Amino acid sequence: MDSAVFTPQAQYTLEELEARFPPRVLPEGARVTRFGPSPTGFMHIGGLYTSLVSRRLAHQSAGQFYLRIEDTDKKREVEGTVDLILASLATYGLSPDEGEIADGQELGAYGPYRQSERMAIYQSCVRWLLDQGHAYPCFASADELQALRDEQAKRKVQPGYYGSWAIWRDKTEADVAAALAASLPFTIRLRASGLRDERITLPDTIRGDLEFPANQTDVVMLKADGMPTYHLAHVVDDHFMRTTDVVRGNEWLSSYPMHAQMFALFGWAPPRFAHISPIEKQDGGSRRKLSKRHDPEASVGWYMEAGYPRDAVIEYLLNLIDSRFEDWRGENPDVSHEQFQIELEHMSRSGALFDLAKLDSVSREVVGAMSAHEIYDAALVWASEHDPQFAVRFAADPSYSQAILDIERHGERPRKDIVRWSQLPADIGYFFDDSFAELLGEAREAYVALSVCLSDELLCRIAVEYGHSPDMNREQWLEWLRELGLAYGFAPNMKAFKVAPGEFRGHFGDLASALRVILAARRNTPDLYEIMQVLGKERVVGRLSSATGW
RNA sequence: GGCCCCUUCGUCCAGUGGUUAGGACGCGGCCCUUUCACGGCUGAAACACGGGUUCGAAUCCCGUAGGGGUCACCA
Repeated sequence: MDSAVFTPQAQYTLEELEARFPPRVLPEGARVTRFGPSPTGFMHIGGLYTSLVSRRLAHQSAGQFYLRIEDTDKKREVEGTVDLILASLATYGLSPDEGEIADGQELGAYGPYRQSERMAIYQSCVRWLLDQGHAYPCFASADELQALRDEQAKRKVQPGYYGSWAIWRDKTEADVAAALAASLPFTIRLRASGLRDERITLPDTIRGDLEFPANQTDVVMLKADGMPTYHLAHVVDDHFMRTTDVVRGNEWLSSYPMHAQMFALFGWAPPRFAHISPIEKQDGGSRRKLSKRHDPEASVGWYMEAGYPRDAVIEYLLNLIDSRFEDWRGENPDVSHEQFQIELEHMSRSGALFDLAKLDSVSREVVGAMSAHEIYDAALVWASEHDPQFAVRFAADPSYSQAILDIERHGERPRKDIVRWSQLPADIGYFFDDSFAELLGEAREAYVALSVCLSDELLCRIAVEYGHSPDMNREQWLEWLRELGLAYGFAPNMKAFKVAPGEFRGHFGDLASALRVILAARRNTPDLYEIMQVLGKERVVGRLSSATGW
């Protein structure tokens, strides 16, 4: 029977495809890797993780990293996902070199890069398999297949479409012709070449040699709608797109023998495979994959909303990918993480548990190494997207905002209190007059609750004297405030206070606390001197004056 | 259930026959200090279990247990 009946969209011979997609011309050792997401409306953090590994592998070997949209399941497709994926990759600096780079725009000579646009290629390959006798049509209905599985369960044998259970594997041409004449829908299945009890050894870049039973399942390659399954598409695409290293989740480990068999049947050299363990999450006594349904942090969007700096997420992931990264970072504090070379051999075979505290810690370090200017830019991008009101305040006076961010940031030991941009509106809100006004009630409450308050007279003197010389340096400022405090019964330091607590109203810390509450509406702030410098004379004097009478 | 993968402090990892089993995050304590941080010092904390092999095992072998994955016309 003419195989064209089953592959109406086939139009090439294998030789033609080989000629159209020739081996890439790349330096020795260059790796070609890819990310192949399904557009189901979601970008999983695991996708970012896999992309990071793949892209690094390609780039550190002068190779190529491409994006292939695996949209062969039209039922599950969600519109707009490709944009989401592209945006997510771009946000974290993982944009592909090749493939779809913007809606409808492609880069590269190995496309199309959407599987749904590659029907002619898949069907051509399947037609070849059909002609070689490595594939056959199967007209079994869903009900028949279910009945098969029920029977297998009853007899307690291995479920699946294989061996004598593969009812269409050895049908006569007459049976096939009859089914065709009756217009029954069909799929095209692989004629599995694995022998009973045959075992094969397959290499994995992370895990070494792995032993499996040879594949005996006559897996579906072409669905009834003519679309390829993942299995066929993977083999065909990774061959003709000339992928050298497939990096994918370890859920594919069990179908690896099937894929290896398909490469062999086509006569193609398989790429190297690296099966990585997914990021997991503690769930009661056990662990499980981060799930899209239950775990908000499974979504890349969550990190974008929280405003984790791009490099924080990447460095955290790098920690999971290659255990030497942390040491490397310690030895090279000022070098971009791009310089770090990952090695798959160092990847953990077991799944890593997602650790938010660790991410936060990495993020603190990353932000700690950023300049006020860099933070300003990144935080403003975040704010424009996620907190427009704050963005307006923040952008109103860029040099003021940057001065705020620069507090305790210059010098050898910068503050490390910023973890994500989303904390900024609350953390530095008091610097902005409109949001400070909203905090006034809280400030007064906190002030009254203080163990020691300041007399209006003292408050006035502080305001007046500071108004006269706001440009004191830190030492002068400290000395001035200490003396002034002493005149009003505040011990100049803790030591003096502890020696004779009865002789003082409070200590210098109490005085500073009161000023903090008045100026910042909170007790925990960065260095008070710097805050006053940044706020400026007007604000300081104004806020102090309006606190008289509290 | 069959098959496959995995198993060192709470977490992420070092460790590839001989180590007081190391680091980081987190947690506790102390110090520094105008609060909060930062920083420094310090403490508690692990080789899943059972058999072997060996003078010697976290490291090699075999079991057991536990966890995960997979057995779709989803990827």
